[in-house]
Amino acid sequence: MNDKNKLVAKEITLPVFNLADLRQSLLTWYQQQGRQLPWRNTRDPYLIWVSEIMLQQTQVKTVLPYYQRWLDTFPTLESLAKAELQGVLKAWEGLGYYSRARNLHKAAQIVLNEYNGVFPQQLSDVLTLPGIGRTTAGGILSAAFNQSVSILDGNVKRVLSRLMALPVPPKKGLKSLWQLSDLILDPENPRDFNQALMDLGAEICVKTKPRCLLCPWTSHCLAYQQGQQNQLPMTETTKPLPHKKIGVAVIYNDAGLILIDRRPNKGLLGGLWEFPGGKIEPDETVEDCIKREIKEEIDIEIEVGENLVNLDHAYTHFKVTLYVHICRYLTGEPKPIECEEIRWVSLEEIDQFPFPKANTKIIEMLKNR
DNA sequence: CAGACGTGGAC
DNA sequence: TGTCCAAGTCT
Repeated sequence: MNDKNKLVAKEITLPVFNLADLRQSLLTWYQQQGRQLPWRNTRDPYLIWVSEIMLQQTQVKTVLPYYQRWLDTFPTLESLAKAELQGVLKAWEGLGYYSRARNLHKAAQIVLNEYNGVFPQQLSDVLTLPGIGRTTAGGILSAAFNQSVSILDGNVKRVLSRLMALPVPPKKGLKSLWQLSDLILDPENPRDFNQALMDLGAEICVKTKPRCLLCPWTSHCLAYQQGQQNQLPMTETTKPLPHKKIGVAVIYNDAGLILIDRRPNKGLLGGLWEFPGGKIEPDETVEDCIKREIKEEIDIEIEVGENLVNLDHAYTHFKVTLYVHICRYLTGEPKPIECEEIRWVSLEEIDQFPFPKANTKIIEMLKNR
């Protein structure tokens, strides 16, 4: 094969570091400046596991109240494994990335049934559990059992990108970053070292205005030595987000109950409840859209009434505007054609059901009406 | 293997 | 209002 015309990925050579000093300076800093976090007061793999899953793509500050409530509701792996999925989703409501809750629930059942309720200590076993990838596995095994397994989360990517002055965006340099994380991990203190690395990223080596004067690694950091700490890591390329217009129906029947439906367990907001609706087609009015969608999804006839509110909401990969209308049920037997389940509920009991954030805003408006 | 997958904080 | 991105994983 003639690779003359191919773009060959540039091999990135790791710099040479004084590992003993690198490790010691970070561990000393961590002893003095490390964060006090609830999941650091335990070595119970379940308690650490829950924290690792909640912390995926989610800031510590956001996680803290959810973590406490979760452990009140599901204090043990067994209590989680035996819970209903709807209750699990309710405890996760508002945290986002709901596959994390579904996978955590499923994985707890696997540990209970296939590992006799004892969290596995083999990396290869841990990696088979749904929702646990390389970073989460390393986080759990190092924190719970002090195993020497490296991690590469958002903090570590940023710290190491600067440490080695990575000349490409982190997504393009994953191989090098993992190699470096492996290289510098202190085999004598993997638990503290991994935690320290994340704290350094969260408190010192932050995205904007890194606090280099407080950093224990200035003498090792290539970005700092080159004055590039504000330019690194290189930013990822982004695409413009599509914007969808959605017609949403709050359908009342003559008894004053509201129709809600449960989304399929896979995909966006899987397993959560919602007010039915759908995408407004080009040249279609909101009213026509809502009537059409409700007929297609639930097979009932409704009268589309007043506009309750229009809501803008941003997801990771698209934006939506929800055009919410109060509707009146007319005829037909509701059928769950494009959803899992349909219920007529009162405003008093609606809080028992897990809803996505965009829908809880609607619920608050209905209560205040 | 890029794209799917939530929400909120920071600027 | 917009952009970036946070203790990533799955397909």
